[in-house]
Amino acid sequence: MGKSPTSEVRKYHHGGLKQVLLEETARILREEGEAALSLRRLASNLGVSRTAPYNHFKNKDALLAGVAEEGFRKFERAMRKVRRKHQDSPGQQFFRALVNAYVNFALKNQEYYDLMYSSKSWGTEKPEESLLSTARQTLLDDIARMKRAQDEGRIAKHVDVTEFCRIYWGTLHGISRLTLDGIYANATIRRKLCNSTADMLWQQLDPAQEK
Amino acid sequence: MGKSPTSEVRKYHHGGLKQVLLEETARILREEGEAALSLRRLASNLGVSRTAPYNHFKNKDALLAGVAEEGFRKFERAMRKVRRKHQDSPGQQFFRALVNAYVNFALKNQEYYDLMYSSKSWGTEKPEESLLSTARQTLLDDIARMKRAQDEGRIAKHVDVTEFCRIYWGTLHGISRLTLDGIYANATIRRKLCNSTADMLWQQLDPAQEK
DNA sequence: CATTAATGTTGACGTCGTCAATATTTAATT
DNA sequence: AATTAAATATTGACGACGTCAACATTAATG
Repeated sequence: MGKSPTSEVRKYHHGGLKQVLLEETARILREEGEAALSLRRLASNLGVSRTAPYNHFKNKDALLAGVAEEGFRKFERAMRKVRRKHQDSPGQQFFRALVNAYVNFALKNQEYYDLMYSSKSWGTEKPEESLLSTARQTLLDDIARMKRAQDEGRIAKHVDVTEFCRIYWGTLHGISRLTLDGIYANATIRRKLCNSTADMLWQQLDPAQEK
Repeated sequence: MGKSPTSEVRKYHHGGLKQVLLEETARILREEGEAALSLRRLASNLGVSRTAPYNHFKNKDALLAGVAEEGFRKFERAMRKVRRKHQDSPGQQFFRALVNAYVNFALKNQEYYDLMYSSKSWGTEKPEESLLSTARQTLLDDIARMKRAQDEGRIAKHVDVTEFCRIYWGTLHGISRLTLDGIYANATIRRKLCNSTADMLWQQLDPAQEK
């Protein structure tokens, strides 16, 4: 994959511009905010001319969609990691870890999280293979995993897992967004909130509570 | 309030430009989308010169913040109405009405709801009297109302209402946002989702379930 | 009626996204 | 190795945008 020159002097062709564009875009968004992001400044920061990005992204929206896709990949990776780490923990603890991981991801990757759900990014593309279907797939995967857990008896039989996952996702997304928007700003309050949210959700699933 | 001329011919002074700016802005956002909104087109649509809006709003962000404020007013009005209408309904039914009203407001007033929580709007202003404090006040009012209900025995004693309201708000906001972003698009699914969400939340409060 | 504040207008500037035409470099094919 | 095609980068140009400064007109106030 390393097709870059001896990494001495940059000539006409950059070598790996696409990836660097994605990274620098995320950096600008994180450190300087959305208003500071222009294709011209972006290109200039990378020592490349203003229309160079158009060879890799159709337009600005497509670039942002690219960043959002990276966000989804990072998100999946982070959640997979925490699921694996707590796969043998008891349900309540597992759920607390999950909720905390979700909100923490949003917080620590705000520049990605914002884009992942900015419907702006997914208007232009064709309905398939768009971010919208990526997002929906994330939900479907959650549902499938939870169905498996239910079959294995780790979740109460009577639960409608599809419905539950919709509520679950909505709740985590809402708390994350309100936090990102500065409404749930206090860190200790947030931790407590995550835990009691997790407990409420787990209470819906706990097979021990089966009526 | 009507200080407009005989409503025949518009002369140099418009008469009520500020309000019309807010309304036309909302209309453009609703019918043509965010990308179609520019101060120049806005002014042109109203038959006024491009810098006229600057007499009423410091800049574009301030205009959007103004629209967002109107959104909060509309929201409070809508929720007050549904609370009044169902004030004597049993808890579960009351909560279902509340949740449905919330999500429906977001859906039917997307152009306002988007702005109400776009942290973009509330960056520049001074921390006080900003949209941020408006949003926080909405939560505080909810908490106060719920504390009253708890004192009156309509809500289980052991509930931490502050914590509950944070979860409650987060959940409704999240479901609303995922719906607005096109992920929860189906109408019947959405209604069912609202009801089961309401039931889950009410289950946390129901004094009949007091252990 | 004279003065001042409120409101609206035109001109100008720098920035932006993006297209077209062109140049250079790499890859593919002969 | 030479030729051709594809990928990638550059400059020039255009129209739209947000906003400031200077000026004009109307409404409010004394």
